[in-house]
Amino acid sequence: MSKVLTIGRLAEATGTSVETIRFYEKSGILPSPARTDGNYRSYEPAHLNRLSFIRRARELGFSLDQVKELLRLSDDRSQSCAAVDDIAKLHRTEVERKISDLLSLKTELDRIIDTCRCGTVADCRIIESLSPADAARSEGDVTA
Amino acid sequence: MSKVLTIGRLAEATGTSVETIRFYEKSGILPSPARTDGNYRSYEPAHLNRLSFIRRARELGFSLDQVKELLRLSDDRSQSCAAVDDIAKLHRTEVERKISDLLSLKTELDRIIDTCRCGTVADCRIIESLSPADAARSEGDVTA
DNA sequence: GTTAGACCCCGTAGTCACTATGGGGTTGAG
DNA sequence: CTCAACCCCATAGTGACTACGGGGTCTAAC
Repeated sequence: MSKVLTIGRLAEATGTSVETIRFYEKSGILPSPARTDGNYRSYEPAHLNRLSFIRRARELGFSLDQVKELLRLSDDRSQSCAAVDDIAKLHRTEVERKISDLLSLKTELDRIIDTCRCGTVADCRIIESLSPADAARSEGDVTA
Repeated sequence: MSKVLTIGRLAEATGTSVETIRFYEKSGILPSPARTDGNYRSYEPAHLNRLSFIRRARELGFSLDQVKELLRLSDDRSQSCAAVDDIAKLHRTEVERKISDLLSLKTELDRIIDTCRCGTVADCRIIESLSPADAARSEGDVTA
């Protein structure tokens, strides 16, 4: 019968903070548990499973809305999992786009960092790379 | 004499929204411009340069605090640009970490998506990958 | 002269997924 | 009985904007 958990134990078991668990409850993604006489939350194993699912999906970068939808779909186990597949693939596409954005970003950072001789700011290639190409110095430089 | 810009023209010239420009002003990163009789903001070329700098740095993923610091450093053009270099390199390190995180993420997403035969949710490998390994189904599954 | 539309003003609230703060109540060990 | 460790709740803060609502101004046509 000692299967019920306090919020602190649930937090520890799932690597979640207590505040985050309360936040999930308020967000409607984790159901409100029963309360003890002292008004403490009292969690069942089902809560542990659900919270583990949420944390795992969050680790994989799914948004809370996506997690909600995944949970809703997983509740009806007879349904086709095509919708699940759609969410996962959409997320993968987003991840791929982010990777490619960050890779070009890194290329550019490499470029501006490597060309800098690290003299004075006046000659700094990094600052130069950030400054507008046609900045009319006579009109005032980047300093407004 | 027609070098002063309304906020709308400045927005257009820099690919920034009007709201964002006002937000930058309130954040103290873009100086408050003079006002016209009708209380409209009236921007000089120096503002255009500074805003271009900010947008370019933001495109490269620097935080607004980092941009503030870069601007402060770029104001004293006789200083060593070592501090600029530090900010840029720190940022590059963060970008590299993000890329590597996202790459492992993608590997895992590929794995769970590819193994899914897309039958019913009960057999869905994606849902399974998200569910706790030792979930006792008899205790209630992921549904709380 | 006035009216329509485009532009501008300001303050506030909303986004996402938490995190932090503050002020209190409960529980269990010594 | 007291003390620490735990729990409760509500509210505000994070970053970098974006959206909204309710108003004022400017310009050009009628």
